[in-house]
Amino acid sequence: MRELNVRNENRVILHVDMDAFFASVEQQRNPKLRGRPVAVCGKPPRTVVVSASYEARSFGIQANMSFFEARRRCPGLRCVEGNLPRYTTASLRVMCILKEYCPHIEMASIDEAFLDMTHSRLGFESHRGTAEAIKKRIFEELGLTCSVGVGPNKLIAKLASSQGKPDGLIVLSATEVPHYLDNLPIGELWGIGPKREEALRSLGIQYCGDLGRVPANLLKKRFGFFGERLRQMGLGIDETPVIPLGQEAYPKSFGHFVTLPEDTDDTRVISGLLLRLSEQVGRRLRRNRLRGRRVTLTVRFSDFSTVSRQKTFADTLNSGKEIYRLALRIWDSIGDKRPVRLLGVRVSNLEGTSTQFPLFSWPKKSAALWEAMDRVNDKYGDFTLTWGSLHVPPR
DNA sequence: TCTGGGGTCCTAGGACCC
DNA sequence: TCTGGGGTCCTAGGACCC
Repeated sequence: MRELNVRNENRVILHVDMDAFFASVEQQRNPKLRGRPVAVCGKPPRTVVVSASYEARSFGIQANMSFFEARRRCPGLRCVEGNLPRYTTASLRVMCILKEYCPHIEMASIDEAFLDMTHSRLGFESHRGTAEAIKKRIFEELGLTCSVGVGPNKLIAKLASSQGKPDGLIVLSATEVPHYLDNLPIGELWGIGPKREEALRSLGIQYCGDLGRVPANLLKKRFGFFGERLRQMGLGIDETPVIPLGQEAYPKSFGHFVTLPEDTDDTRVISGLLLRLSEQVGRRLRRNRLRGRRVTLTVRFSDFSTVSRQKTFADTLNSGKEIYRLALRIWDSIGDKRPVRLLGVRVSNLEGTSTQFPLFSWPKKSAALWEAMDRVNDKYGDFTLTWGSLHVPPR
C-alpha cells in the first residue's frame, strides 16, 4: 500500500481540454464568426446548444440549453449546425500534436486528452514548459486555444484544466491538492450532476474537502458504490491509469436516435424511422465486425416522458432488417399510441470473433468521434478515417 | 415553438437454477 | 402449516458525461 501511494504521488498527468471546441472550430473556419456569440446546435428548431463560444457564454448561453432559450437570451446569436466530420478532423490533428510530446496518451473525448508524463524525466514544475509548448503548437497550427491542467493524477489534472479555462494553464503539486480541494465546490467533480449535488448539499456538504471528512458509511449509505468514490475524490485520490490509444475497451453498444420535426402517431412514419435507425445501427455493427443479442427501443412522447423496452435474444444479429423486425415487435408491445417525439434503437450485448478483432483498433471514449468517423467513411469510403491516422506524423 | 444524440455505469426487483 | 439462499441473467429506469 505504501509502495502504491509513493508510486502514485510521483505520477505526472497532463489534461488538455480544448476551449469551446466545436464553436471555436467554426469561428476559426469562418472569420465572420470571430468575436461574435456563436452556438453550435443540431438541426433547428428542435435542438439544443452543443457548444457555445465564450462571447455567447457572456449572455448566459451554455451547453444543453434549448435553441429557443439561447435565441431569447441573445437575439444576435449566430447558430451553426454542427458538422462532426469537421470537428473530428480538428480533433485528430490535435491528438497528433499531443502524441509528439507524449506517446502515453488517452483520448478522453473528442476534445480532451490525458498525457502520462511520469516517465519523461522532467521535474514536476518543468512540465509547465511542456504544457506551454503544447498550447503554443495547437494555437499556431489550428488557431485554437486549449486549457491544460497538470497534477499527480487524472482527477486533479482535469480539475486544474477546467479551473484555468479558457486558455489557461494550472499546475498543482500533490502538496497543494488538499488546500485546493477545500475551496472547490462539489459540483466541479466528475460524476456530480445536479441531483447528486443537491443530495450532497442536503447533507451539509458544499466543498470537495468536506467529502474527505464526513464518515465513509454516510456517503456509502446515501450513494452506494459511488459513495466510496466520492470520498476518494474528496481526498484527491485517483489511481485510474491513463489508457493509451489502441488499448481502450471495446464498445458495448451502438445506438441511433432521432427527434422528429413534429410529433406523430402515424405508424407508417414511425415504422419508416425505425427501419432507418435499424439500418444505421446494423451498418455500424457490420463495419465493426460485431453482432448483438439485445435490442433496446426508446420512445419519447410529446410530454417528454420516455420509455425504453429491451429484448434479449438467443441468436446474435447485425442486419438492419433483423434489427428492424425486432424493434417493430417491441414497438407493438409498448402499445402506447400517443404522439411520439423521439425514437431510438440500440443494440448491445455485442459479440465478435477472435479472428476478426485484431483487424481493428478500437477508439472507445468518444461516441461523437465514432459517429463522425462513420459519417466520413460513409461518404468517402471505409477506412478513410481510422486510428491509423494518428500514427501518421502531421504536416 | 421549450428540452439533441452518442454513450457508460449503477440499482433494484424478478425469474430461475441448484 | 407460512419464510432458504446464493449466483446469474434479464429488465426498466436514473444519473451522468461529452
